[in-house]
Amino acid sequence: MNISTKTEYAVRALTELAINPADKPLSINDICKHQNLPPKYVEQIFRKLKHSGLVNSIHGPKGGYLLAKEINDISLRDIMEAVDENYVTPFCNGDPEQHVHCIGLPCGFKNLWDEIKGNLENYFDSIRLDQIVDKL
Amino acid sequence: MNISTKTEYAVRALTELAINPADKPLSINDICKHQNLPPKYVEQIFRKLKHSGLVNSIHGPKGGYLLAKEINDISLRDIMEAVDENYVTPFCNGDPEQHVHCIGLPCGFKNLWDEIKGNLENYFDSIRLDQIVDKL
DNA sequence: AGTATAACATATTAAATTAGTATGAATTGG
DNA sequence: CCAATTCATACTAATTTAATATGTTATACT
Repeated sequence: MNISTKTEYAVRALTELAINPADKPLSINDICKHQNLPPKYVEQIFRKLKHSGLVNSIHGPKGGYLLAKEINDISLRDIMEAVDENYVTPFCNGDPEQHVHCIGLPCGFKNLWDEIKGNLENYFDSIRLDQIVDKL
Repeated sequence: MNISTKTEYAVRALTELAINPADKPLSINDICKHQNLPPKYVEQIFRKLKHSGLVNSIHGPKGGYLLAKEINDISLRDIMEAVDENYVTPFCNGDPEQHVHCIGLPCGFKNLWDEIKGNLENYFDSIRLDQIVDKL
């Protein structure tokens, strides 16, 4: 039950974008120098963020990344989902092929894990990038 | 951000104890047959549960485990803490030795991760074994 | 046009964590 | 005494996560 370093890095990096003027893109290298992060790894993370529509990119020299949404419209959940695929997976999904322990399908714990999953999602959804920036 | 299978197994197993008459201990083998779990692994888990004071044990034949507390006094948090040591660890704990990315100490994200950690702990603390049993 | 910068993409390696097994000792009811 | 069971530790295997390596594509600037 830990937040991945991918998510940590994404949060740090997106915070940089959030603080930056909206018209001028920030490069991975600048972000990583500032936040002391491994650039090639952060590159991968940004590709995911882009595929999830959280950032836009600009190619070539003077290029880089920009937020694709308002900073109060990007949640920690969005980030985790973008970056950590299956970031919360309940054990029993009703398919006994995948969940060996429920002999009969679906097992009695399905509701519990589903409810937890839902609550965690809602919680992480309630944490927005603007709040994160404010707390710095 | 996933619940470990250790926690899943512990929940399944403790549920068995919760349902069982309080005077008659349940053995690992019986629990594991019933819940389709790997006994030797569950043994380890139970030792941790015992060290955390969630269950009592009785040696020898006809021995096994019993809940050491009321079923409304055992929370999912208790179980996770017992079984998954460091089940929620914030990145920055104020020590830059451990958290490489905060050059100055402690980094600006400490508050964020601490708050999240606290909220998750409270949430998992709010889920009690009796509720879990009721949902079966 | 050529070059440097930076995103894009994928494959690989390395490290860490997690899951599970193996082996055996200690305890106790029958 | 014997079998059942907890207790303890060491080891192995599998999976996941973190990070690196190598190279391609796009584009601003000279």
